[in-house]
Amino acid sequence: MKNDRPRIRDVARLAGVSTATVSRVLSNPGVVSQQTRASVQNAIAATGYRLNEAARNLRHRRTGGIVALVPNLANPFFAQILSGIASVLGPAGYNLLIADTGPDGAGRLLDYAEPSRADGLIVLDGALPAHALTGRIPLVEACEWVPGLSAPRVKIDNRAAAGLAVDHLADLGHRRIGHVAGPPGNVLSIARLGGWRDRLSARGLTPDEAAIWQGDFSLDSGQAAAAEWLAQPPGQRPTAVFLASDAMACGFIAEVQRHGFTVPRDLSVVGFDDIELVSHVSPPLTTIRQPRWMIGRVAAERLLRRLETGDTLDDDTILPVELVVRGSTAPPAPGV
Amino acid sequence: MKNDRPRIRDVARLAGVSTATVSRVLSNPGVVSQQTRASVQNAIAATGYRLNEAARNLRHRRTGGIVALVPNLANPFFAQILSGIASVLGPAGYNLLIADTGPDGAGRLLDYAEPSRADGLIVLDGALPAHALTGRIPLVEACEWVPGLSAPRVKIDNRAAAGLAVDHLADLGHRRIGHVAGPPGNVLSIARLGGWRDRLSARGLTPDEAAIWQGDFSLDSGQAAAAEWLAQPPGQRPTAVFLASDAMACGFIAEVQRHGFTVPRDLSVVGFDDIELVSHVSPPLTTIRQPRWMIGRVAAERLLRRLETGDTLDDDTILPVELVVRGSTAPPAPGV
DNA sequence: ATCCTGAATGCAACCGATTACATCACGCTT
DNA sequence: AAGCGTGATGTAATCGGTTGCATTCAGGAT
Repeated sequence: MKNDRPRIRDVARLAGVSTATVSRVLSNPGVVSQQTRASVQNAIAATGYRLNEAARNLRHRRTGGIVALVPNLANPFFAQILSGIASVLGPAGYNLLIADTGPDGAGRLLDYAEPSRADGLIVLDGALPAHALTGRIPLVEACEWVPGLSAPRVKIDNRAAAGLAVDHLADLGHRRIGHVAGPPGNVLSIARLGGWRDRLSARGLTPDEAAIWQGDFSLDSGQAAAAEWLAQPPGQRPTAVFLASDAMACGFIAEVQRHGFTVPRDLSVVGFDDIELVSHVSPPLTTIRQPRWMIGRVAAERLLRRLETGDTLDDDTILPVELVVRGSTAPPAPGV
Repeated sequence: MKNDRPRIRDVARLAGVSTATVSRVLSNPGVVSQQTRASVQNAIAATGYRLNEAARNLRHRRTGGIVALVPNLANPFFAQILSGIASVLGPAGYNLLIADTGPDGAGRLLDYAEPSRADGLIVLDGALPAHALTGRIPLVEACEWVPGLSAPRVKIDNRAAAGLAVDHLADLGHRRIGHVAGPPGNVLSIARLGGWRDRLSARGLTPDEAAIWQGDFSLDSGQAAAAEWLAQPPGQRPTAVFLASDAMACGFIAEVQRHGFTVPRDLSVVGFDDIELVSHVSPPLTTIRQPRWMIGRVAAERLLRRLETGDTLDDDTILPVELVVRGSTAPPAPGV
């Protein structure tokens, strides 16, 4: 039952050749004569032989696997990135291994950065310790990045993207524009907050520190931020809010709607990411679209290139974002 | 540079023992004497030796990997299931490999069901051909299932779950209750549609075939269904709709809202899945909660048990669902 | 003193392929 | 006829551990 899988030996015996020849037919058919090749192929078909990848990989000192380190697999944001990664890796003959860095933390992480586990690493989590990743297997970073880690990065210009959101709101006539930030310390939070500050200043609208609320990218934190917005005196409330994630934007909108406010009449809202649902909620969310699928693809391609050419460049690839204007933004109500 | 990784030989030499002893220290420390063990461990630390999993796996005739076959990785529905799977597999010493069955179809699929690729398979796609999966590596099915494939299944009672939704609406006083189904042929669609029919009949409300709309679980198809609902004469429109997915429910609600209808005043809506966002949209969606994370966990545990004990039982594990009543359902407007 | 037992360790085959190098047959040159 | 290049194939080492079996040695029983 277990031993019934034919091995290369069995094929060789049946075809009357050596295992070396069978191996050649498999991986370098050109060097084998027509006749021999045909009889080997017959033997393969007759035995139902299938190559044992593990053995080949051992000999080749590779694993055929690429690990993606995801901060939180349950977060749908990563689903599309992983999909993009998978779309490149599969056809290239690599397996995609997925590791959730969340619960077990950096402990197991070292195991995944082992050459015997995977040939390369795609890091989607900027909160990992740089020292755990340096000097190990080839890696690229996507979306987020670990400060101080030297690696190619595939990402968007978060600062400029935030600027797009601010510009849009300011162009509509808003002068008090708030911001709900991502988790403190997160590289994305910092960049987006920076973009918000920069762009406001550049347009002569002083960034009001009291109009910054701390979030963590989650729905609940958006809702909590809305509660703080509601608690402010009407005359001082921002007439528009830019949030560092769509999830927070949804939470925010639902909460203010629950309190009788209408978006965008009473408040304009811009999100970030353009996750699938937000074009179908009410009102459809104005947001910054991140090319998530493409980020995954490009990151995977970059890693494969590094594996093949062994290049050691730490280049950044910046992918374009897009402001998607939908129904959650409008000019401020007159007289507010 | 490449060959500088110490091998078990190097450790053995340094510790003055044979490779067999080092191997024993690694995998069966009990049989090695205190002294020897200590000196081997010192040697391991001194050399920075790390075990090569590929070699061990080759010898053990296992791969240490479990493949999850996902119909569409980009669909966030699966993210939480995968997270549950990962939470079991990681601590158990298995790698989680992910394969998207979408684009490349069943072609590559055979490769993943190879013993040299993975030790087991978790199938999340009910649309795969049974013949491609029978007689191959151990597998379990989760959520969906392939008719005719013999394997343990971890799922919910979709029929009864749909009944819960119908009961809730009927209890509120609705008598015309519509249904937006999933993709035709899908096992989940069929079961949920069946549950809708059964329960309506059981309560003496004749299921109206004209109140069934074809969807495909996607937001857009929910929106399309809403358009058909809107096209019906007001007096004949169902006053409540049960949709086979939350995504469709969101699309449906947004579309009717766009046409000036208010949920739940003019129409009650029940979704299916309880994906994260729907508790934060407006109105918060009444839906059937599927324990997605737990489905992933249980499926992974079931597979591991099968791998360890070699059992060959094709048992079904039915996980409980829950009706979550939120703001999208209410009694029908009087006089309608 | 001899035999036996069991614990600790070493030897070497093995997992299943790949591949550098050797070998061999054949045809062509000189 | 000897020499030689070329293409096809075989031999055997190798990737890096694991493990059945043999060996050694110490201590206890007879």
